Amino acid sequence: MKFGELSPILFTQQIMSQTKIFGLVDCNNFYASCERVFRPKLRGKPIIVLSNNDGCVIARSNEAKTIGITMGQPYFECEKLIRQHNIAVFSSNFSLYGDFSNRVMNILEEFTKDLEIYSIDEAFMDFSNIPKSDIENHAQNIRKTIFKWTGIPVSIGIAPTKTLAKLANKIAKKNPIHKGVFNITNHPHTDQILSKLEVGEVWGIGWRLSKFLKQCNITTVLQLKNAKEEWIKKHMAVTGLRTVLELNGIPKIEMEDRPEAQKSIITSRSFRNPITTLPPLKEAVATFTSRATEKLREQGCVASYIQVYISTGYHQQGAMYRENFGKELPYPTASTSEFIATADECLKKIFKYGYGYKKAGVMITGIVPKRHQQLDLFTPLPDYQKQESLMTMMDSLNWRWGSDTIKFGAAGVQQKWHYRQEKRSPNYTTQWEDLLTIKL
DNA sequence: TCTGGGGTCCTAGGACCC
DNA sequence: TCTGGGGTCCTAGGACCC
Repeated sequence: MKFGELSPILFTQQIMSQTKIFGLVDCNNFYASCERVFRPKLRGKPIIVLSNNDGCVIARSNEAKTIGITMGQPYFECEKLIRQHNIAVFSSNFSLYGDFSNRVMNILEEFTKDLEIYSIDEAFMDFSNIPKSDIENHAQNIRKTIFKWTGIPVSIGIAPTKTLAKLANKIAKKNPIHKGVFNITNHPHTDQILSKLEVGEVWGIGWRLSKFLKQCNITTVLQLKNAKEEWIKKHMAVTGLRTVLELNGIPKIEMEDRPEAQKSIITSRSFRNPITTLPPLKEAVATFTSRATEKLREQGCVASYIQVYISTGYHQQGAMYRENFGKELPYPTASTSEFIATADECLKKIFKYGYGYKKAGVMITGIVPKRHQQLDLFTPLPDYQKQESLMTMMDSLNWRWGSDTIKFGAAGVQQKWHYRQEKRSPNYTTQWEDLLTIKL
């Protein structure tokens, strides 16, 4: 036996001990399900949730999907269907969804510490230490617990790689026969299953790659799985290769710890009506900057770069204009006023008269934990301390009495550009005044 | 004066995700 | 009339250096 080679038995043992099993827990129609928890009358009824501005559909209950409402469909386009089928419509209420998300994730943490929260409604779990014969029961137990304690239905996909676990989850959701759990590990008909799924269903294959692959006669997941490594490397680069290996059961994407800090913070909005002058746009940018710096402080971080962008609408008549401009701050900070001043300079660089702006936003980068903050030798320290205590006070007042209790004058008072949310549900779980009253 | 290749770092933009 | 918002990662290409 050559050095570095393993005997068949040793090799098998090594594989056995290394075999990973991932579980992907995904909430079903999450936003719609949250809205339904406090409205038992809506059980079995079609529900949709709208984006900010009540612009388009971002979540649908199964019933709404059956009726034919599509993801991302503009609201005005489906108003007729909504009336015909008496669909319940909600503006998005992210504090409600965020709170439900926390509750679900906390329950999952009771089952394992090896948890990766992937998005507001999804988490990967490491099932490697669960005896193989028990895995499906274990998953069913998780499902039942979450539903009992929160009222949110979830589906669980189980597989030796994350990419396959995502697919297994889709299968679990699609067919009620699986009762919300599908295990693709050592499944006797894996290839047959993969041959029935479209290539675009795969995690990491978006519309662009999907279109390209179809042109190359790769239309099913199975065909992608069996594609030649050289070809994939050439046309889909390293990320594509990783995906294909994962489809073959070789784990290339590991569980990740929660990142210490985000790398960027974005706050942006579309406007209900186009903005044509500078003052309201300045207000909007100042408001976005306030929110972004608030998030920055929540994470205990400071940052040194801000970028502002403005854009006309995609769907409107007339000339298009999109531009962004960024600027480095003299030193990393989390001070709202300093960021607002810098954002204002950036906005002035790119603003042009003669356009109707439909969207604006700010992005903060160069984020580091506050303890790593390097102060400039020439920055007067007292100023800095004053800023910091002002920010702390502002955050605590806004937290105690509701956001925007105190804000910067630059953010404006009337905020005519502010977005529409006509059908928002109460904050049942995060605002005292919205608590549900029970009549006996 | 012109000519050269190779390396790193940074940024903008594309593609993807939910 | 009315078409979301918030992220990450990768790559190509330019600037710069030796």
